[in-house]
Amino acid sequence: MKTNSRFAFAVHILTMLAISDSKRMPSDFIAESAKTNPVIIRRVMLLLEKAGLITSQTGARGGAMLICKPKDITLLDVYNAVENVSIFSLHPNMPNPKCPVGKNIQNLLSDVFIKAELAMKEVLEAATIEQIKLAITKKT
Amino acid sequence: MKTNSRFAFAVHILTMLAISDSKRMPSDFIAESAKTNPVIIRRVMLLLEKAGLITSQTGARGGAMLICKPKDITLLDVYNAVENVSIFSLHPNMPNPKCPVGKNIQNLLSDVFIKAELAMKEVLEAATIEQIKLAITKKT
DNA sequence: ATATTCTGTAACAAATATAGTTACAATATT
DNA sequence: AATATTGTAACTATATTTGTTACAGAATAT
Repeated sequence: MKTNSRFAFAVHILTMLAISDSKRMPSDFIAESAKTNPVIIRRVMLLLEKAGLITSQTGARGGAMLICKPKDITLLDVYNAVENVSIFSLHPNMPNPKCPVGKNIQNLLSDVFIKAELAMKEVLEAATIEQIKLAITKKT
Repeated sequence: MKTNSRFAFAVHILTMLAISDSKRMPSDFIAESAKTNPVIIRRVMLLLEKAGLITSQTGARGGAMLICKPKDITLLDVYNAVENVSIFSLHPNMPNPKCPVGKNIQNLLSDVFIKAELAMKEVLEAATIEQIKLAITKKT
């Protein structure tokens, strides 16, 4: 499985915006903290904007800002904003329906996949951007 | 995220071997059921062999066979056999330690990642190859 | 013995995903 | 008018996945 860093980037962005509060923050600044290219940050910001989590503005003193309160943003919201495929995959080609296993395996697998992914998402749902923000600001 | 089908293939293979019981089954036969190339099946079989789940034999009347009983093989065993990376990724580059967020975010993310992945694995651990085998054989 | 049936493995191709880079038009503020 | 910033396109490099062909070596069958 080749995973990506979008979720980590997204949480990073939202945490910085939560700390910045009502002051807009540009992608360059976040990119320096996340040690990546500003365009990468902007691409993730677009997904967060689509999901209704942030708003961006072009021009001087522009940048991104949270729309909702940090305590109302769960990590599941963030995950759903940046990831839209299941963590499990079925067969690339439909198995042979003439074989009893081939005929039934995908339904049986899907049952387990859905339950397992749900369990994972429940953990993400229990964590919020506020919690992460507080864990950081309380340290300093 | 680019997922793979190895886990689905692995469960498919083990289920067929569970049904075949003590009779060895060649990769060609399984490949026909899974609608893929025999080499793909053999590659997954190698992983299952390394994990101590099956044994293979070359030559005529060769093929693969289960080592343990289907009820002793959990889907977590299978998952661990074919997948060895986390479903989540941290930043590609270490974030800036001069930024409070950059300094702490990876530890905080890791905590959540570990818990979420564990929850998913607990679901996999509750399912066995025997259950899947029975769900199929009882149908026919 | 010889032929047959398998695995194990290498080498390669094609498709897709990811992260990163440069560049620039459009937009908003100073 | 100058400056800062997003949105977006085009491109590169790298890695992963699946699939393919090919073949040596091993085990069985005849």
